[in-house]
Amino acid sequence: MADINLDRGLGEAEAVALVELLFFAYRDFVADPDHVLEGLGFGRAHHRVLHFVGRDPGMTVASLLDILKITKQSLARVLKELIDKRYVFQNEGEQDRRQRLLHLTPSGEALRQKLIAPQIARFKRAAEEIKTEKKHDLQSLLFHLIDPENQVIAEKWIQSSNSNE
Amino acid sequence: MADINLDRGLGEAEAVALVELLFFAYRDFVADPDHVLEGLGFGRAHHRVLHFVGRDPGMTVASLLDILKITKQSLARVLKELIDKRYVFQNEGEQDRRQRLLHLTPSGEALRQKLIAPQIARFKRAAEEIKTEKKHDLQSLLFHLIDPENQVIAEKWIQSSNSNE
DNA sequence: AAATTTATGTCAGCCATATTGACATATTTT
DNA sequence: AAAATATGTCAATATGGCTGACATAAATTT
Repeated sequence: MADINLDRGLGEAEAVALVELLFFAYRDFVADPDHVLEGLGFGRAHHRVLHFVGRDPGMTVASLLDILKITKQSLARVLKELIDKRYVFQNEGEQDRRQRLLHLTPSGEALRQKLIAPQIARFKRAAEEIKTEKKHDLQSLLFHLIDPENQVIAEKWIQSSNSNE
Repeated sequence: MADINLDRGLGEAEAVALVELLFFAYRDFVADPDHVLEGLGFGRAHHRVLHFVGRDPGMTVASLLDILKITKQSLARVLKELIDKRYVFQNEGEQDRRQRLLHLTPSGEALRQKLIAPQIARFKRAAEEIKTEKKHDLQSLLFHLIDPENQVIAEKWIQSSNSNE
């Protein structure tokens, strides 16, 4: 398990740095699956549906809406496309036949794995990096979640954040 | 400084949990400034411009595009609105008079601070939480970045992630 | 049995944020 | 003088959200 030592609390400058690092890290983090989705004519919304349905097969449309926190109408188009292209299928609820329980087809599950794989790899890579560097702070972890080619840019911002503010 | 212990590396299930936690955490993390921006008729794009210009006053349009990784045309509208509403102003570069160097007005800087404040507070709060809970792992930190009312939902997913996969 | 609520789907239209391609202007560099 | 650079702008398009309104089927309540 990844242990964090925050006994000294978080300083203002450090918090600012974390805010910025999270921006850079998250952007690259979602870029991985985005590239895969592009070729399929899908977007992030499709990814999220695939992910959560895959992690809880048989979930209802309502609970999916609850987790995604989007409206029914926003989900409708995305879900329709995933069903049309046979990544997701629905079946009637046994107890409640109004429900359309959501499941992934085998190709849906395969796509889900393909999408999350680079994100898992990114976390593992970052963990390895800070391990070898022996810089076991939260900033370093977020920093190594960033694409190497973007780390240079990010570094400049973070440095000034730690000193200036 | 926030230290992390990852000597045992990251397991598959743990990495999956982190991926999901990051999704939930980031969503709530950006929701804070979003609420402030709403009332001003601004969006996230405006926030990012305010933030980076505020952190590097006098930056060029080109370097802003570089950091945001959006196109000139995408930036154009956002920047125009911020300039029209007097949150940002430009001045001619001294060495290179083609450049329109970017700066925040006092109200721009005030807005920037107002937008980042809840994000800083969120990190500090999360740090305090894991400190008092004495659960110094990365998962816990991300978990506490999530809005308390959403932590319940997130918890279910993460638990099954740690056991099932 | 009838009325209401719930789970889902769908239509039409709107908005914010991004995209690409083309082109204009001023300024600097070659 | 020509080319490259920094910026701005126009038009058209795509995506992913949104709201409001309405429809259907099934479950629940009265």
